[in-house]
Amino acid sequence: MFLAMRAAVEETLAATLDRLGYPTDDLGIEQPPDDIDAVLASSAAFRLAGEAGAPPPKVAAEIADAFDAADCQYIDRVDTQGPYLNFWPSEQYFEHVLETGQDDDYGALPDRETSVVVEHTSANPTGPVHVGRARNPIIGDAVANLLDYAGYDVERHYYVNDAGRQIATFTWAYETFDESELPEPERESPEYEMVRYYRKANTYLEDEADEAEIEAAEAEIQSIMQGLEAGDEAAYERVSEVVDTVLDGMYATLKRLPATFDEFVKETRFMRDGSTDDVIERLKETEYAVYDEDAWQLDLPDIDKNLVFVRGDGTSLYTTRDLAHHEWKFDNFDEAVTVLGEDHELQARQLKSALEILGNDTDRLQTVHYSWVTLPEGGMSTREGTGVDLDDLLDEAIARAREEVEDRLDDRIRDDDLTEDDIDRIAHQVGIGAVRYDIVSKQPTKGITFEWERALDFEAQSAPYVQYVHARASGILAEATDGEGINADQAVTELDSRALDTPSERELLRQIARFPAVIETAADDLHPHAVATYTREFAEAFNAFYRECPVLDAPADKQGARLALVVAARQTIGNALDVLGIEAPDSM
RNA sequence: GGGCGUGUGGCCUAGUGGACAGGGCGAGAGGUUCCUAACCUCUCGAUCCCGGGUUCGAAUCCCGGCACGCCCGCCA
Repeated sequence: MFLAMRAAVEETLAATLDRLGYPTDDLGIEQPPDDIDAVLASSAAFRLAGEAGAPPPKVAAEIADAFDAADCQYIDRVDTQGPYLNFWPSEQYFEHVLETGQDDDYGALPDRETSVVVEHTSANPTGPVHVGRARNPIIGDAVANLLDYAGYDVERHYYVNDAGRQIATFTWAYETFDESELPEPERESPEYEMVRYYRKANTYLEDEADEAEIEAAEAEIQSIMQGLEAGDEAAYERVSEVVDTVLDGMYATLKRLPATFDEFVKETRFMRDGSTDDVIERLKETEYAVYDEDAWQLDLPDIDKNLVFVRGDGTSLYTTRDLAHHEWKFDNFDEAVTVLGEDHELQARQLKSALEILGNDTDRLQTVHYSWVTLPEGGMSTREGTGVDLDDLLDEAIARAREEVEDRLDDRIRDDDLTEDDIDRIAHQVGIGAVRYDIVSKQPTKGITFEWERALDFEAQSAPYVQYVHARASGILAEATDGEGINADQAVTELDSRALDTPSERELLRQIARFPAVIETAADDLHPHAVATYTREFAEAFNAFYRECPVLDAPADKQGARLALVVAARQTIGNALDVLGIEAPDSM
């Protein structure tokens, strides 16, 4: 609705400017400030003042006079305030918002017939998922949801590093050390049990082993890597046992968020199918290839650092395999999005540059970078075992949410008798929602210092604040359905938006109307946090309506329309939360 | 040293060329016989890191600093 209205305004405004003899390249369409109830504004008069030889307000008035609102769908009239043009919506606009806002898929944009693969998380399968990298699955999942809503055909991939040095080392350690040499696992889950071998390998090689022992270990690690490079089945199986076990455990944690994947794509796949070798051969033939100190490197334009693509020992590197991986993505998808930590920034640029050299159109590849979550005392590391495990954070979040629910039980006004299952459900929805919202609502590029109190604040700008809107709307509708005399179907069929004439009702309609446009720009920018900002603004509008407009006790001539408004509002906030990957509780 | 990113009231954060910089936390004062008070209303609080520049107009763009984070491995 908003999108159609905006398109109509753009078209009509352009035609108007053209008729007046002004250039139409800058329409200056923008959102009016909060205290102006217009749906759209334009600041074009500023730029046209010079050309017109008249002050901006005068130009604005001239344009407003010439603008024929009758030509413009959903627009009732245009007026000016100083140099600004304000466009006012027609009743038909609100009527359509009230109608379409009730659709299950409200906010979802038309199919673009474009496939996109969203790769995120892709954490090395070395141990438990910790909070330092928790931004990746949360942002990645939201980006995937967002693109899905925006009309793309989305697949979610986790790229599994099962071929690197770290994994060879891990495999060697798993086969070498006895469990009796290891500390108790922090949890009874495969990745917590397995990471002990990995940590042991690192302390052993760094501090405990003598030179001969290091050499022996090194030889074994080398043989695993060489085996993988040669496509040797036995080497692959040795590594797979470790990788698959750890990955299963990590996935179980990620599912709690929930972050799910359509496919786990293993690096070794691109060694076994020969595509990595193919990339290497093609790179060697380019003008950028240099052979230096036994290694093949790429002297990339615009990047100072050479990209080594074949080691002195003949094995490939992570980025080499990632090149084959990305060509595979280009073969199978129209577009690719990767969510990466800021530490991969240089590597991502090298990858893109090398892909370009290989003849790929890298405009099809976009990356979203995020900064690490750090502790007040510093970074988190799987290898060193420092940091907060995501499982612990989620457990704590759920426990605190449960306390909140139980504390509130006594002074609940509504006698809906929450069962033990309800309390459990709410604790999960709110606890996990709070963690996700805290992360997804911020610009990914900003650094986050993890603090328990801040991450688990259930008040104000948080998931529960937004979820509460959904619960309130659901409560009204539940009451309406089994209450006396109100037919739930009435909500859907009663579309007299004219009855919704108070400022708070109008504002809520305007907020509902914005949602598809929010999806569109957030998807274009790959900015899921823009949707989080929207949910907050939406919640404010809903709460104002809730305070001022009774629904169940509304005058007879308004009740149907208000119920329809509540249905639309509930649908909108539910879908917005869905984009963010946050559950929308029916009660809390 | 070089590259990338970030810098907004005491703290956290939105806003990346246009209408008085929007929220939250915090502090203070109110609000529930009425659909859930995880809510709402009011008050307090900002040299938008600093200095130049572009523009009718800059938190936003450009240049130069400063501070913090990340990267600069034949690791990933």
